Amino acid sequence: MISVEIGSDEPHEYASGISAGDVILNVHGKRSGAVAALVDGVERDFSYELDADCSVEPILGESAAGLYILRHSCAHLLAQAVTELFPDAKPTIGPPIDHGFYYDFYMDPIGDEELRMIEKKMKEHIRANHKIIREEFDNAGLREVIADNKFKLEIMEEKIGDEVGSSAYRQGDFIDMCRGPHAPSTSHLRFFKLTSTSQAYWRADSKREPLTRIYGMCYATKEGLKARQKQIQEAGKRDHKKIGKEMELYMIDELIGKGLPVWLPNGEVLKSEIERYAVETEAAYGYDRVTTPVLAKQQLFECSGHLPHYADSMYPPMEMDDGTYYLKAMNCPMHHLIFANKKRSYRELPIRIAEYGTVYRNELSGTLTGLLRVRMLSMNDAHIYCTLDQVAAEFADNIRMVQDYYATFGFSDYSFRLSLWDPENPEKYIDQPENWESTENHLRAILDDLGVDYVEAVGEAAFYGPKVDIQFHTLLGREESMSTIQLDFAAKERFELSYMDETGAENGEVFVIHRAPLSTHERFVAFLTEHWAGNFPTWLSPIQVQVITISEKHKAYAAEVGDALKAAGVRVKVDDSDATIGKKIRMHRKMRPAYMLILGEEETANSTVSVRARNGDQSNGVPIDDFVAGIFAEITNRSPELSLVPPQS
RNA sequence: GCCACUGUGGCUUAGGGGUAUAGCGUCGCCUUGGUAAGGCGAAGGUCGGGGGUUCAAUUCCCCCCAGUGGCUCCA
Repeated sequence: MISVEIGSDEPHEYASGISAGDVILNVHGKRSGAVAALVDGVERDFSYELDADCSVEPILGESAAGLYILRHSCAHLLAQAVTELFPDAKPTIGPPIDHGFYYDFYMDPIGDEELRMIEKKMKEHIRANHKIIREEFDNAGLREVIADNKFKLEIMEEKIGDEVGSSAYRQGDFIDMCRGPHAPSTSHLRFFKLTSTSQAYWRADSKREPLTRIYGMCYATKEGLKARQKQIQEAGKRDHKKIGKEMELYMIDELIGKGLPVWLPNGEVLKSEIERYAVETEAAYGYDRVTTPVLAKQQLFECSGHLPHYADSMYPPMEMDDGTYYLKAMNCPMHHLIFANKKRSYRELPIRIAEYGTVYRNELSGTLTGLLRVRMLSMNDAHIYCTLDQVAAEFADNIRMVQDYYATFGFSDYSFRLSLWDPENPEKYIDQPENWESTENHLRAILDDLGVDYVEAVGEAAFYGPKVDIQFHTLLGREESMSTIQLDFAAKERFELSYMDETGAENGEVFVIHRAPLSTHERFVAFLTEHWAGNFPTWLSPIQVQVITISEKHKAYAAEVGDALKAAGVRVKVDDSDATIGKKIRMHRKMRPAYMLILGEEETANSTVSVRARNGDQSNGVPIDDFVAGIFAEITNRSPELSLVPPQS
């Protein structure tokens, strides 16, 4: 007999050899929703045999661990269906991911029709309710099981001698090498849907075999699956591409080229308001503004190191009568030259050079999307030249700046990432291992001192140094870098940067910080649009006030109100057409003005306005002077909320 | 760049081998209207581009271009 602790109850006595699943069924009953067991803190299948005293907990399908297992099992189910329908297909890897799973197959690409066929086949296997059975193999035995799949063999060879490589799971006629654990049977996988296919490469290496990746989502309950589908649908409504078109923020014309957005008047308002805010902030932090050309000679980018390390991301060269030119993909080399333009004293440091420059990057055409990934980037860029001792204070200022910016824009869901080089891939970076190590440690210490939560990411550094990135999630859950603060230990040598130090000696220890706290205008506006669903704070709204007349009789008063607002610097439009008021409201909602002012008999007679806030809340009989003063304050304070109309309910 | 899907007036869209729907918007007339659809009428499309098959192509095939979702990459 063994003693099994389960939950807070008294330990239960069982015959040795009982399965973990039987214990859970015994205690929690059939409908517990458990998909696996936690035995002494280790995830196990239901079939796992208990042969000593231990503790057992159920892993519920709806828990994070349970969903992970269900999604993993669902990936196996997918592979079962695919190999049955396409006998030549070779499964490679199939992990669970957020909301679902994918599986990569070595097979011909498939389309929607095949996807539906596979889904149907999976449902058949769910109805058949195959047991998912764990089998143990030694390495030779396992090699036999996967003999006709070189991908699986490759994975296994890496794990020889490793115990985790020696199990496989069988369901019906299908068997797949896997560590597990898995759900006990296929009927647990009812709430799934195949969503899309894509091409991936074996080992994420484009020189190796192309694979067909099939994505699916999977949940423990119907409600979970439905909620996710609804979430995707809701996300679609906030999509900056959709809202950007509706609000006429930007356009992309194929005659100009993809990835090259044109800022329309309404988008330009957003862009210039953001820029004005940044100019104010940076002035307070001691930045000097400059403007540099959009192209420069090849030699400059060779000097900076961009050409060997960054050539793929730059537009191809232009041959001129006096040499070869490149469009700039970054501003830093030119800023370095500004620093080096005259002798610098330690008294001047830190020197902070800022520019709203436009840089051009040759992103792969297939990656371009809306404003999120473009080839023309309007950068809120700056470079700080300082001593090593000053680096910490400059980083701290920039992190604070980012936090202040985000608070004003209403962002709260972001995270810090310390991006490190990858010693296994040194050719991507400047080859100075000892500098990498010391600067990375320096940044780590700075972040720790600031008490900022962060994750570390190997292989995400710039080629010239480690960086702190601030990460966001897009509507569909993809992580993107927003802001970046980078430490550069290489520029000083490449550009012979130096200053006169306190001793009167020429000192070459100049550290450069590259920073873009507001990302690029393109990406920032995309996030801003999705975050607010186009309902921007008043100070950002392209149209802050829409004036609407009730009839032609109020035209003159409407013009007067419009003029008063314009005089206060408010972006206002007047609609005195002869459409009905309901129709005008409906039409103008599309442009999402912060406020609509309705003007009729009453207002004209009393010099008041009826204020309709964007959310429909209403305040009537407001004296025009009060409204102008109120909105002026709301705009100049960059208030994140519309505050001029008290909530109705 | 690679894979899949998509591409019909300014926008949203129906249709599908015999040159094409509807709504919104636009314009005109009527209406002078108090908070998400007042009425009538009109204009507007070589169905993304090019080639092919066919008596006939917007529809089928091929090649481009662009968009969407992924891969890769990245602000």
